[in-house]
Amino acid sequence: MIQRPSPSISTRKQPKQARATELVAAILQAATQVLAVEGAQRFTTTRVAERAGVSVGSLYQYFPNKAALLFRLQSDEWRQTTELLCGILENAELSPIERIRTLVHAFIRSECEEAAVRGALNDAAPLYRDAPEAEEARAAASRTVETFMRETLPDAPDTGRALAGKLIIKTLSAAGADFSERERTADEIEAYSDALADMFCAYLRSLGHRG
Amino acid sequence: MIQRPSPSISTRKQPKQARATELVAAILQAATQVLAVEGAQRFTTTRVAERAGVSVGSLYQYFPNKAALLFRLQSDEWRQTTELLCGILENAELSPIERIRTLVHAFIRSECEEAAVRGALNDAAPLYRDAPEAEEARAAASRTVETFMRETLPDAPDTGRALAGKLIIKTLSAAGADFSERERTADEIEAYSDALADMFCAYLRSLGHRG
DNA sequence: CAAAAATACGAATAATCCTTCAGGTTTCCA
DNA sequence: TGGAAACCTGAAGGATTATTCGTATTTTTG
Repeated sequence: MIQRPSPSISTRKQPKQARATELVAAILQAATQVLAVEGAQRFTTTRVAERAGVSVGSLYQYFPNKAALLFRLQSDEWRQTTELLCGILENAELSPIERIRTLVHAFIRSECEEAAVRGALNDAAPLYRDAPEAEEARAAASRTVETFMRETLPDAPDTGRALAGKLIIKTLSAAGADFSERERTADEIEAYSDALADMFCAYLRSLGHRG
Repeated sequence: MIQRPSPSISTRKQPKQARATELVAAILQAATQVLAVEGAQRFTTTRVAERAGVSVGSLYQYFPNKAALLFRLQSDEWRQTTELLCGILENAELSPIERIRTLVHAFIRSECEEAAVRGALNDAAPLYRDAPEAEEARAAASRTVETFMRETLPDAPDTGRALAGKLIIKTLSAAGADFSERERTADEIEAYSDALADMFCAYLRSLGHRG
């Protein structure tokens, strides 16, 4: 991949009045809708502003550019998903294997519930992916999984464990992306989640035997 | 995802003179270069024509639109990859497990060799993904894997086997896409391929035990 | 309340890009 | 060799978009 200059994405200004806070909220909501309804291709600052009932100028007062707005959406979704997954991974009442199953199902289901937005956000990824702020978010997710992996595979060597963790994250998020590309039936979702969980469990077990 | 009208992508005209055949070849080569060097965002019919040393009009004589050109590139890569993988899956000298290992390594390595093009092609996927012609290509890949799966897991139930096959394909291609997003060291590639193969093998074994 | 600060507005700007088409050039074939 | 078919050209049309900035409005503050 080419290294094009990564867009600066830090928020231009923080709202200081209540009115501005609401405006930002309206923009974010509108942005989500435009993404879901019109797709990444037709995601336009003008369209977002129009849908939010504000002027483009206002949008640019709080987001330095289009990429920043997209990144913000992605960022919020990440935060939300991370919370969901952390809750499951840290649930001591379930065995590690049960936690994995629960996690896979929860994740895939959540991706599918907002398939349209997620799909469009993935399509738009090239616009914000290279932002320096994105790297940080990825690292956070990594740490949670590593903690879980240490607990699940206490005897495995560190490097192998880390690799397995990355593999599982990547596979899972890829499956999520794939699932948000088109609509699926509930049965499809269940069956696929089960298979995915089966695969992860078999893999983890095989690592446990060796470690 | 929204259903936007899918672009018509069938080739506008077949070259009938040698000169035209060369022109198409030049365009395809130039397109690959533009994709690799400039990225999906700056992939432009004008730029491709310029790089090919042809006029835009000529490009439009053989490709009805930009999407068709992109789809052609993707299509060619699919064909090429499918051939590679079929050769491995049908190699009777290796055990199924060995074939899976070989396949994973070969696939990931091939994806990484042209990471720039593949990455850009993935970024541009929204432009050609919904074309009716794309569906057909996906189906072909599916069949090969199903044949292999039947051989590997003769006793497993049909539905479970089919699902497992899809899961493996999807996981593999997602890993490939992920790997073409940025440059990797040879060690990274090897380690990741090994882990991926480990996971697939553990999964297949677990299916075998039950079936 | 009046000045200052914060917000909001939206027409205009400056690019960029896909695609077409009228007219010229080359190749083929009878 | 002459006409027809295939091919090539590239300027121009038509559309879309990200972003700015001068101006107007609202809120805060002293």
